[in-house]
Amino acid sequence: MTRSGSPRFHSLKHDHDSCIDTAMEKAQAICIENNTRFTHLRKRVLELIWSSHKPVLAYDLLETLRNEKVNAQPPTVYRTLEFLLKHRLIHKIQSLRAYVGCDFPDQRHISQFLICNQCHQVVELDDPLIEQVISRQARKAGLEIVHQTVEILGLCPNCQTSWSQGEPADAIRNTH
Amino acid sequence: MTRSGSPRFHSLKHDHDSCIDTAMEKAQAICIENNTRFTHLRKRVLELIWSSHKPVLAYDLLETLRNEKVNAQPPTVYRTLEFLLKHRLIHKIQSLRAYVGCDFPDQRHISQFLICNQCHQVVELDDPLIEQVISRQARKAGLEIVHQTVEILGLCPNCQTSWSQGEPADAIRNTH
DNA sequence: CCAGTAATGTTATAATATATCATAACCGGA
DNA sequence: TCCGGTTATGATATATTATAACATTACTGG
Repeated sequence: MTRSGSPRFHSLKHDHDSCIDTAMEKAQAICIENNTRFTHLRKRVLELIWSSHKPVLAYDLLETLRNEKVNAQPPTVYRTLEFLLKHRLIHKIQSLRAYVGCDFPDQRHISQFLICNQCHQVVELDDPLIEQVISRQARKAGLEIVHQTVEILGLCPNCQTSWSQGEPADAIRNTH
Repeated sequence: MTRSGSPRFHSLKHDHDSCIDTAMEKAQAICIENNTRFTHLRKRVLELIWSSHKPVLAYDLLETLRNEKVNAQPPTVYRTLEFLLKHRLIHKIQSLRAYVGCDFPDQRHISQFLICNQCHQVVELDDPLIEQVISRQARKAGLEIVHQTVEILGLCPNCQTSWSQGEPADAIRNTH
């Protein structure tokens, strides 16, 4: 999944070990560049988010951490998420209150998210056309833009073709 | 603010009594059309949301109701909000966890929201260009769209020109 | 090694939202 | 009008999401 390529929903059983590795290497590099520490905790949380390859809830991260390491508390997770957001290594999906790995943390970009209602897989777009149209219309109303939240909910190709495919929705629910 | 017109941020001290009246009349009509009841509670909550003319938090509504009427509880508010959402009389701003009145409840539409970071005024767009561009790009990835969340955060014209103008942000904060 | 900063630990609590069962209000037909 | 079904609200409890505040530890540069 590259910036210029066509973003796609993953096929089922997509093996994303290489995605994770790539993400970790980029994260490492970004932390060095930003002169900040990629600690064990930060690395582990980012790995967990990438391992899921789906949006992850803060308290699910907390539970996982607790299974590995006693005494993680909510602030442990939220501070780490805050760090990862600040350095653009992850994004927050507002409509799900969940977090996903950023596909291109090394490039400044404005994201849009495609979210499958059923299997909850998320695809990150960096579509200049969407961004430009939104910017233009917002400026018409006089808005000086700070951030765009664009989250498109629907049914992904895998889930359109089957009822059993696309693992069940589990904990995550959404408001539409 | 009409569908075909140019949506605008309101000037300060905009007197929106007529907006509220119009909204209430439309709501009444829609409830009759949908064969459902526009009860005192539902009417009052919708009025409160419109009175603010800014996004309103659920627990602020609860507090207001309690000042008027003992014994309102969270479910009282959330059930009422659910009703108003279902009948498209209000929208939820995901990035603020807050609710705003819908400007054109009598027309099926796909909304985009312009949100001022400082005064928290919200403008609802129904921009076919934004909707179409998003739909096209999402379909390219194979997504069968169910809902679009488009929330553009920035600084509105009033707040760009002054520090004191645009009432302070109060309770509402956002994540960017 | 020391002092300053950054990161994490720890406790408490705030803010947002839902599940469940009980009661009341409304509505249509006998 | 009363009855029974449905819709709406009351009431209690609890789940979920997020932050404040202060203590301790770990790292970093001199």
